[in-house]
Order: sequence, then C-alpha cells, then structure tokens
Amino acid sequence: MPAPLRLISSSPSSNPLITRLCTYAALSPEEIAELEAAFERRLLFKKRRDVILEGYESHRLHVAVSGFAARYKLLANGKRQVIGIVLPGDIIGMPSAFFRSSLYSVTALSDMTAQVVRLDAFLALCQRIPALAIAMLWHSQREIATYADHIIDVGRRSPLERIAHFVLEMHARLRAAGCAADRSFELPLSQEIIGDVLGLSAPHVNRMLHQLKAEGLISVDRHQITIDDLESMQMLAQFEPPSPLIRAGSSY
Amino acid sequence: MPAPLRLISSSPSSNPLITRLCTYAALSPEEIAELEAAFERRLLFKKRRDVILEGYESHRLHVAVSGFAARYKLLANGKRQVIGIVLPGDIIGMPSAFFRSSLYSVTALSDMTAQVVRLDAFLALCQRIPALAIAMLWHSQREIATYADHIIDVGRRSPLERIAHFVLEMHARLRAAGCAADRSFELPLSQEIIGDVLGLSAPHVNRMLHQLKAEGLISVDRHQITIDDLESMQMLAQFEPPSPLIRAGSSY
DNA sequence: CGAAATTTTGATCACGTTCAACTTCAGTGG
DNA sequence: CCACTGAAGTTGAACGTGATCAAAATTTCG
Repeated sequence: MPAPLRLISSSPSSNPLITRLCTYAALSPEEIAELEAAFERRLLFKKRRDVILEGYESHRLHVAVSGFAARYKLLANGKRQVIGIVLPGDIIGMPSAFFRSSLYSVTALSDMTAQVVRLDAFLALCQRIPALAIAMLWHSQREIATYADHIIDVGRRSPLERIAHFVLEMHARLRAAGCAADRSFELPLSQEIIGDVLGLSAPHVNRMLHQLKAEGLISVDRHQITIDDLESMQMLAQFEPPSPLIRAGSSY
Repeated sequence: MPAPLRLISSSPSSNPLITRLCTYAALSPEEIAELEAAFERRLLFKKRRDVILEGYESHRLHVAVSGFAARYKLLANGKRQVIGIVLPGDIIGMPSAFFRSSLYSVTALSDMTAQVVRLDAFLALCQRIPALAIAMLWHSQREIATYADHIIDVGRRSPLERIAHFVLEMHARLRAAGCAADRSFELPLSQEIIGDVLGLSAPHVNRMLHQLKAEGLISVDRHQITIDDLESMQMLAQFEPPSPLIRAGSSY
C-alpha cells in the first residue's frame, strides 16, 4: 500500500482546501482560524470503501486530505463512468452535497483521510465571510474547467491522446497539491478505473499505456509514473497547463 | 429564422439569470434592483458570430437572454468538441471569464441577445451581498452537475442513448427557463453541432435521430422536437430529471 | 502461502467513422 | 419573385478501430 500523500510545502493551514482557497481570495488569519474550527473531525476511509452513495442524502462536505478517490456513476447496462478523480484538497461531496440526494457515488481508490464539515455550517460561514464565498466561487470555476477538459478528452481525443492527457492532468493537479515531484508521481489507479475515467476498455488502456512506454514518453514502475518526454507528451495530448485564475481584487 | 425565445412566466426580473438566482437564495427587492442596475447593456449577436474566442481576454459575464450558443474547443486534429449548449439564463463567459485568458470559444447558434456585466463589478456585488455569492455558488453546482452528465453521456452511453439523453436534457433545461412546452420545444441545432456535443459524426447523428423517430419516441418538424413517448425516452436514456437543490436556510 | 485483484495477451467482430455524392432547404441579391 | 448560393440533411459503401470475451500470467494482500 502506498504511503499516504502529504503536503510538502509549508501552508497557511493543515487543511489542503483552506490552503487552496487562500490562493483564490485573501483570507485573514482570524477567518482561516474560524474556518478550520468549522471542520468537525478527520475520517479515515479504507481502500474500496464508498464515501458517498448515489441516491443517499449527505449534506456534508468531505475534504480529501490524503489519498485518492473516484466520483462515478453506474449505468443500467452495467457500465461505469468515472466523473473525476478526487485528489487531496478536493471536495468529495461536490456537487452531490448541494442536492437533495447524491447525484453520484464516490469510492476510495486508496486509503484516504478526509475532514468533514456540515454544509449548512459551511454556508453560514460563507454568509459571514464574503471572501470565503468568493473563494468557493473561484474554486467552482476551476472544477468546471476540469470537467470541461474531461468532456473534450472523452469526446474527441484518440485513446492514446486521452491517456497522455490524463497522465499530464493528474501530474499537474498533484503537483499543485504538493503531492508530486517534477516529473514523476504516484498514481495508484487500476487500468480498469482509468478505462472508466476515459471511456475505454481496460485492455485498451493497457495497450495504449504500453505504447506510450514503447515510444519513450513515460515509464511506469509499480504505480510510480515518470514523464520522460514532457514535450512530446504535451504535443500529443494537446495539453495546456491550467491557466491562472484572475485574482480577486487585482486590476484587470 | 426562428423567433427568439422569450420567458413565458412572470418573473422577478427581466434578466433570466436573476430569476434563476432567486430560486437559489432569497434576494430582497432592493438587492435585485441593485443587481439589475449592474448590467451595462444588452447586446445582439447574429447567428454564427463568435461571442468569446479562446485565448483572448474577456473578463465580462454575458448572460444569455434569448437564443442558443455553443461553448466549444477546436483541437489540432481539426475536430471540435462542444462543451455545452448555452441557453437563456446561462452565463456565457463561465468559466472563461474567471481565467486570465478564455479557455473555450463560444459561438451563437441562432441570433441571440445577452446582457453584460463586468466581472469585477459583479464580484464586488457578491462581496456586498452574501446571498448573491451563495446563489452563484449554487448556480455553479448545477453547472457542474450538467457537465458531469455530459461526461457520462459521451463516455459510456451508446449513440442512441446519447441522443435520447441530449434531447431530454435540452427539454428539461429549456422548460426550466420557460422556453419549452410540455412535450415539445424548438431546437435550432444542426446535426453537425449535435455530433460535436456528443462525440459522434454528423451522419451517425442523422441515423440515430431517424431511429428514434422510427420507434415512435420523438417526432421532428423543422427544428421543432416533440417527445411522443416520454417514458420510453427516459428509460432508454436513463434520464433522471434534475434533482432539486437544497434551499439555503431550509432545514435538513 | 493462498486467494483475490490486476495486468497482459490474443482472436474475433460489431460498430461507428470516413468520404463522397446527392438532395433538400434557407437566405440573399438580382 | 425567382434564381442563385451555401448550408444542412440524407444516403451508401468500405474500412479501421476499439470492444468483447476468454484465458493466462503476474502482482498484491490477507
């Protein structure tokens, strides 16, 4: 079992969501303290445990602190589509917690820890701290952009391009979360899960992964991925590193 | 050319976004007035005109008032993926306006009108009116759920299911915007565009559309679509009508 | 060490793309 | 008002891709 991911750099908070929100809007130390206090407890989810089940009510926000999870939906024909991979700093119950019943399920792909806050308590805080509400709005925009890229991936990229794009996206997001090195990172996902992310069959994921290796673009050892030829990968995947958000209050 | 869509029901505002935000959080008449005043002018975009171009800066929010648009991205291989269809009440520059440069392009699919507000002015309002910020947060969650459904569509549904799901989704959203009748609505999209939404080729969209007609599920006249067998359509598409959002302040 | 999950490999085949031609429709200018 | 032009819809044939299924090899974990 992989060692749990940890934040590397020093941060304004031990809660990776708070760290991230601070990059979106200016939060005072008191506001940060108040926000930290709102989180109730830290939970541990074992690998393969469901964190959220579609159809059930759960009006809590779980913030992933370490580990991986997948947000997914099961279809009647037995197929499964993964909506997205949840990484440290991501909000697990987004968007499900905002709806009467959960829209999608979330399952832990590795052991993972999460911090929890009730949605109503969190929204009350947003009400009192405008900067928090605005930071969350920004956070949502990032999320939307991630989803949009996923649509492009699945809709119009070739299987090889999809895999390349997925690897680069995971790397970029993990790096932003302080959980990846310059050109290598740990990705404990089965090929079956990757297939369900990208709308491919597991055997085909296997083949495409081998092709990327054969062409010298990446190498894989255990679940440690190294990007050997970043430029070719970006070219192949048409990958654009995430554009910076405008900063609230900056002049533009 | 189709008559422009108009809101049918009486609304708290002539701006369909404001109408929608009022369903997400309680806004006082004064706050609504203030919000309305923030919008600068009303623009007309002719069919086939680009509203936003990928890569360019545009830190304004355009709210669609009438007409249709498509948010899309062009890939190097010449393919195009439509991220989503913009309907009245939708925010055109979302998420692009929040980034340094636009992530995607938006083009008008019919003549359309839009109201404009500068992002900084809008965010300043969010700062002063917490309920507005929270309403926008809720709006974002809906958007995320829409994107998620799109991922499922393209990733794991058969072409026939995709089309059926798309038709039902357009109907539901148009209906929520007051732009559709009980079981019929106008959808002025070419089959090529629908293909680019769903990751299919235009000829195949044509075939699947014919199959839906042949099986008596829908009928099409001009660009007027009628859902003849709602139940079978929902069964086929695994369509779930949008779950209600929790109301801010409601007990749960 | 044994059981379960995952990766790998191969063969077959259906599905949906591609490309091209033709038809129909809509919008425009003469 | 009609003729013209470009856009959109329709059809068919051929091809290639990626799914499917199954089995074996390998790894992981209890």
